[in-house]
Amino acid sequence: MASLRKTASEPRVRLNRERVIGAAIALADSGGLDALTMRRLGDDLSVEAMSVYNHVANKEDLINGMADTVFCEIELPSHSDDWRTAIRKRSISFRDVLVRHPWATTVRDSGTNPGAATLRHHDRVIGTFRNGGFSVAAAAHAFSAVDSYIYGFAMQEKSLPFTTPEETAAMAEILLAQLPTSDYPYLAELTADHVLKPGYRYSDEFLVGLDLILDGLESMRAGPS
Amino acid sequence: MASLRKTASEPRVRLNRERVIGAAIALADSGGLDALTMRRLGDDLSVEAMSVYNHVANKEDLINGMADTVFCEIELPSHSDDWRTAIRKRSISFRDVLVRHPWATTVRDSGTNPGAATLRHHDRVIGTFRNGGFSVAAAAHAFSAVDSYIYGFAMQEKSLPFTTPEETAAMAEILLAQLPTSDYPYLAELTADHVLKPGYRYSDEFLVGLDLILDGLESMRAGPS
DNA sequence: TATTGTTATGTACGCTGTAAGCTAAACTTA
DNA sequence: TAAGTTTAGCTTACAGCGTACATAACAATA
Repeated sequence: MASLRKTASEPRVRLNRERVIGAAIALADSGGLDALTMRRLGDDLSVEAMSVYNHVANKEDLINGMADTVFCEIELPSHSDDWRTAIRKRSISFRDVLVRHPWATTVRDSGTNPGAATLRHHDRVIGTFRNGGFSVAAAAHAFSAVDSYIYGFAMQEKSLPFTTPEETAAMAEILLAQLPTSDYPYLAELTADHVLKPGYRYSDEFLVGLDLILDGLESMRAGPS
Repeated sequence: MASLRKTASEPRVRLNRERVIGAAIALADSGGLDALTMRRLGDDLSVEAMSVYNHVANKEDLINGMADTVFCEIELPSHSDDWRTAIRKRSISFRDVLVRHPWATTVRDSGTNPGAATLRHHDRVIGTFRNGGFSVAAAAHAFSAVDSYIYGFAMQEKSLPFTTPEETAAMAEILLAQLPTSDYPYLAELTADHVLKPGYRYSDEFLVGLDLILDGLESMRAGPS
């Protein structure tokens, strides 16, 4: 089979882990994790699939690398903000990153073998709580509650088949028409009186829930652990 | 190739959608979604892989069916309890189900084509909030916040490589030994002073975060929408 | 220029989901 | 019971998957 390079004169641009992971992220961003196959990744890099294995142990290692790289995009909590502002900003940034890279919601590298970026990020978040006056136990509670919420919200958001208010309205109309309204009265009510209101966007729910949790954490911080 | 049945005398036990989905759930429970292949599923049902397609449109349809079946296991909010008790019970039941079927955390059928069980469940949850005095908008907020938290918590929990306090302690010791403590002081502190405390279980965090959210929802219900 | 180690290629294997056509079982009606 | 019709299960086949392994092409050093 002919080489993928057109002529011998243009020199082969060498691969490296960074380029491989970058291309893999781009591929997963545009077509989901299913679109990420070693052969397609090779194509995008103008290289045979097997060449990728010189820079990545296997597909799992590749995906872990992708996750760690994406974690770098999350804004670290600022030292100069108070804990609530800092955590709020980084939570919004976290969700933004998960919206940009929806595949990342289902990938958890932190559990088994977290990368350096993941560790650093976690350390800074916990540190923000501690410096904000949280006890060690309260910081653990806070960390768990906030991150669970963010992950879960991003997952729900990803699974929705619409994004813009127009799409949402169209989908809601269809749903409402199909739905046996008498069987699901509350679902019907919520769809008609809330979702179909002009300008409704599910993504707006994010801040409502986040602020609710932050309020609760402030009480926990002030009160007994 | 010989028939999978031993003799012609024992009549063929007929397949149906329910049996197919049941076997698929058992397979995914024990080995994760990766273990669920059509051939293995056929083996478990003493049938060729292709026979399954007489009861299921394709693998996606199968997985949606599995998700809807699993949703039935979640305890519906009781009509006799006050909203908070009812939602708290069903949230705990929801998480229990996700622990029993970890693969279900990453499967979202509700978004694109929810099954009947899923719809009924959602309707009852929203109805519980409405009857508890929540406005339509507040019920939407509450539903989103609670379910995001449950999904996210279950996902984090699933990705942890340990379950029992003993395993946790062992993992934490290893982590702490490997970790450059000076680079991650807060992570080290949390591990040493919290995770390594006897009897620590990450799963205990679930109720802390859940009650924090329910407290916040109670304020929202009482206050302005 | 010769040597040595690294990186890309090519081929191959055992998996996967599932389309197509066939056979045999089960139900329907006479 | 017999004949006709519908359905469920079997078999074969195919394209695409991750990746092991051997080889060829390159880059860096002596």
